[in-house]
This record gives sequence, C-alpha cells and structure tokens, in this order.
Amino acid sequence: MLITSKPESLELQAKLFRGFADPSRLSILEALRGGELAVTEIVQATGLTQSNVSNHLSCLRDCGLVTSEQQGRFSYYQLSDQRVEDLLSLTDELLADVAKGVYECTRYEAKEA
Amino acid sequence: MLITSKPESLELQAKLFRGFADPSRLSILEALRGGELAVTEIVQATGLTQSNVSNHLSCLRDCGLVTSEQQGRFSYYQLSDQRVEDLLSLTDELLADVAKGVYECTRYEAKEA
DNA sequence: ATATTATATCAGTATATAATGATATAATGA
DNA sequence: TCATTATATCATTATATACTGATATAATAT
Repeated sequence: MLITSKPESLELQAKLFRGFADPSRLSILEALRGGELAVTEIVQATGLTQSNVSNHLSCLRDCGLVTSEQQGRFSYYQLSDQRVEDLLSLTDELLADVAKGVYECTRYEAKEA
Repeated sequence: MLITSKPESLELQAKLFRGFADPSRLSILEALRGGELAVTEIVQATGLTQSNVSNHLSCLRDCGLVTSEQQGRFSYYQLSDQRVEDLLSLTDELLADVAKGVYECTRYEAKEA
C-alpha cells in the first residue's frame, strides 16, 4: 500500500457527506423527499427559522444535493438526484442495524452514568 | 405536511454521516476497503499522525463504521458493514456527476475571481 | 405608491471538532 | 530487567460552522 495523503477528491467527497451531516439539513432533505417545496414550506415542515433554512439550502445547493428554481418570489427546491434519496435510504437501513453503536461519535468514549 | 422538528433519529443519522464527512477519515476508510489493517499500517497508508489516526478511529468505531479486534499489541480495524463501502461507492459516483457544484459548501457563495 | 410576502444576506456568538505534542499503557523481545 | 513497539489518551489551540436577529432585496397585491 503506497502512501497518498488527501487528494482533492477526498476533500470533495467529505464536503458531499458534510451536506448530510447535520440534523437540520437532514430534516430539509427529508421534507424534500416528498417533492419540490418552496422555502416557506420547508420552514414550516422543519420548524427551523427562515434564516437558518436559507443558509442550509445554500449549503445544500453548493454541495450539489438540491437544485432550485425561481418562480416569481418563490424559490422551489428539490433533491438533485435519485442517489441523494438512495444515500438517505441506505443510511436509514444501516442505522437500523448499527444504531446501537452510534450513540456518541466523539473521540472520548461515552462515559455516561 | 405536518410539523416535526428534529427527532432522535435525525441526530443519529447526522452522526453517521459525520463519520464520513472528513477527508482524513475518508482516507482511513479508503485504506480499509482493501481489508483489515493495524493502526500503524493505517498511519503509513494515510500519512496522518498516529495520534490523529487513533482519534479518528475512535470516532469511526463510535459511529459504527468500523470494528476493531485486538491481537497482542496490535489493533486491527475493518469496515463494519458492506453498506459502508456501498456508501463510499455511491458518493464516488454521485461526485463524478455533480462535482461541478461541490467546489464550495459554505453558506457564502463562491466569490472567486 | 405603499404594504406585504418570499427569500437571501450580514454580523456576531457559541459550540464543535481536527490537529498537535506529550504522555500513558501495555505487550513483546533482548 | 530494560528497551522497544503499538496504541490510546490527555490538554491545548485553532478553525469551522450552526444559529440568531436584523436587514436587504425583490416580487406581488392593494
């Protein structure tokens, strides 16, 4: 096994995963599984603030996970690719099996009572 | 669409994705695609420091993405599930298609020259 | 024209976490 | 025993980023 440190592609892949790596963004993606939604609808569906949703949507769009389309004063967002849903489904399944070990993901062991 | 904010499961799912959302951890996972490795081998394969690798391995284990087995003074790590590889493959593919838009994933638009 | 609605952006704060260097632990070998 | 090797942990620092509240922009409606 030869030595290669972190090439560009790993940075990109990490950024892609980062798009999924936040509960607020996941709730947005989850809402969008039902189809295209305007920002206000996403705000209602998730319970997040408008500002927060807008920031997360920018992130998701920059990550390539969603696409947006303007119609008048509305911006409609949707999942960009079937594989985004596939990733959500796959991790849902995976979680069902390994959830036992995912309580904590810090470098410190779970030291609760 | 009714209102539900962020249930436990979204937190867990986010943590799972977080395991993948770092270039150093991805390089470790990538190394492990070839099969079980001891920590020192991972250090060599990735070029990361021993301490750093050890911290990331703890994270990956806590996230349920890898499992470890002790043999004498060696700890052997391996991917915990075929679906971990599946997720890596799926995002590889997805990246190939949408990479154009993943240059940046900050809330600020890419404002380069 | 003015008000309202939909969305985006900004500045500031708080928190999370990646990396480092040092040290601890524990197994093996001389 | 003592040295070496393999790994884990600790404390610290620096950076990234999630969130908030305020404001800006722009489209529509009255």
